Amino acid sequence: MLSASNLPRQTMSTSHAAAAAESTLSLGSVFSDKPIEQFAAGSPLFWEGDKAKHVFEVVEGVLRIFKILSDGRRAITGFLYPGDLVGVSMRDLYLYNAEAVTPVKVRRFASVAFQEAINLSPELRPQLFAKLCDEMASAQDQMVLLSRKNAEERICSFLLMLAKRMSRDNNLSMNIEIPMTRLDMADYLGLTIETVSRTITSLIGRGIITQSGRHDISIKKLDTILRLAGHVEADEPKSAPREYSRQAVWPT
Amino acid sequence: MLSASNLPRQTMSTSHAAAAAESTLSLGSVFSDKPIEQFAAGSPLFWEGDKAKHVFEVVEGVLRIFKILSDGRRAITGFLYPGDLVGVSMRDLYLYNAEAVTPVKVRRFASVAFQEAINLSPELRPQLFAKLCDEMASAQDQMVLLSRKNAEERICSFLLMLAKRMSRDNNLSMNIEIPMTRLDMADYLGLTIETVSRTITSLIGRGIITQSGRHDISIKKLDTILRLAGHVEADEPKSAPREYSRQAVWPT
DNA sequence: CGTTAACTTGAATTTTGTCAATGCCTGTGG
DNA sequence: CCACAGGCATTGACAAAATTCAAGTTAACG
Repeated sequence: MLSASNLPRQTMSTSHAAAAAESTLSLGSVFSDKPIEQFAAGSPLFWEGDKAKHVFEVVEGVLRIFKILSDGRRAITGFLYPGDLVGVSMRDLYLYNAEAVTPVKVRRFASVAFQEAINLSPELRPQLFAKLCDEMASAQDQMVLLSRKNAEERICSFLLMLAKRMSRDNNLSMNIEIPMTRLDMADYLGLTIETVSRTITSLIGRGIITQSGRHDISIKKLDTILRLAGHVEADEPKSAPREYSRQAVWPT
Repeated sequence: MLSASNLPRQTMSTSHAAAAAESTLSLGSVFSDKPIEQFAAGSPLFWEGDKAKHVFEVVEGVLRIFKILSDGRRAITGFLYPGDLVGVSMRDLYLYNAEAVTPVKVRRFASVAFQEAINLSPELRPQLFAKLCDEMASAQDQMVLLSRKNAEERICSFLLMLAKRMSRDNNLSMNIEIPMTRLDMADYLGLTIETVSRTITSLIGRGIITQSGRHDISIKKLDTILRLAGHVEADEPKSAPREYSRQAVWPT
């Protein structure tokens, strides 16, 4: 599993001492002595069902991980950026496909050796654990998106996600580079390319975003995007919430 | 995060020695000296945004974890069964709500102490790690369901999931007890109660399942359910799969 | 045994998907 | 460096699936 990613991506520390060093050991440094491998855009790193022999660290570019239903429908479950790990799990086989979206550079590490390195380092362990938890958190957000948001809300949420990844620190970038195609976006957002296209056109028409080339979008009305993304509530709902049951009783 | 669950649920070992014991130490045994607490159906264990002070182990009953959008829409991201853990994460606050679906018995453990216990035990660590990975795997399956399956496929997949949980070992039970309401199912499957109801009615009408009370369903045509659940492909697709691009080139 | 929440069913509406045609980038090769 | 082809994206008209709104019906619980 693991294809951890998301918010707090630590900067890749350049390899100082050998693996034994215990000081500023970061997850990325486990890979630092491995050679860089390149994958062309569109090429697979591995397929679902392959023996899970390796863990990869993304150094440059973007990956997609996805599953295919028996009739060919594809669901992309995540996009991976530099600093993310691919293929971490305790299973014998990979549970999903991994492909390069753009030209990609990765480092490769044998799964068993990786497990050992993690297990032996009381410094690395919590880092990996935290990554897993972050990944789980964003998987849940994605489930919320897929189960309850409409097309426009999905697109806005997606743009915000990309905007977050664009900039270091925590403030969003207003200029978004979209490395993937409309088909990738559709298969990630549970829509069709046509709906993705129409929705983006509509956002442009209302002056909420502008476009300069298919893969470059600028946010013009951030507040509107934020609202349309339908962020999960902090405290009190705007409209009266649905009622769920009145049986709620305190624990004994 | 963590609300690990799913397939390989280990049997709860009765507490033998104190926490230091290194023999058949299972994750559950960490909690075994804590008192049992009860929650009535519908009552909350905690809310999103609460200080994440505790980790819970489900001993009996079923929980739902969910998020609420600002306008009141609810998305249930998981149901938790005995043996599952709730509230494991590295965050300061809970990221979701947890409520009892049925009357529930749990044990409670302070988050910090739990982290320590895990960190100190080279036996527990991989167990927790494996749970997290399993949870991630089923989160991905749920994303596939929500992004690409139609109502009927979602219901059949859901029934199969329940059937798996019903029986020990790995063979499905043909008699399914559905502890949650149609509304819970709808909010978990990204549908409305009406669609859930109609779909179940349709399955009954075709003799694929039968019903004896709203919360008890029997599978009559397992093969049909399996097919309708649209299980992810093993090898070759039935119909010609969509083409994705022809650029695919092997890595350098 | 009655009340009321939970569920089912039907009809109308909305959203998104499908099919089809056209337009526009982008990257390749001249 | 430019032209051109093919892939990718947009747009439109129509269809299908699911949602919404509105009654009814059933069954769970006190």
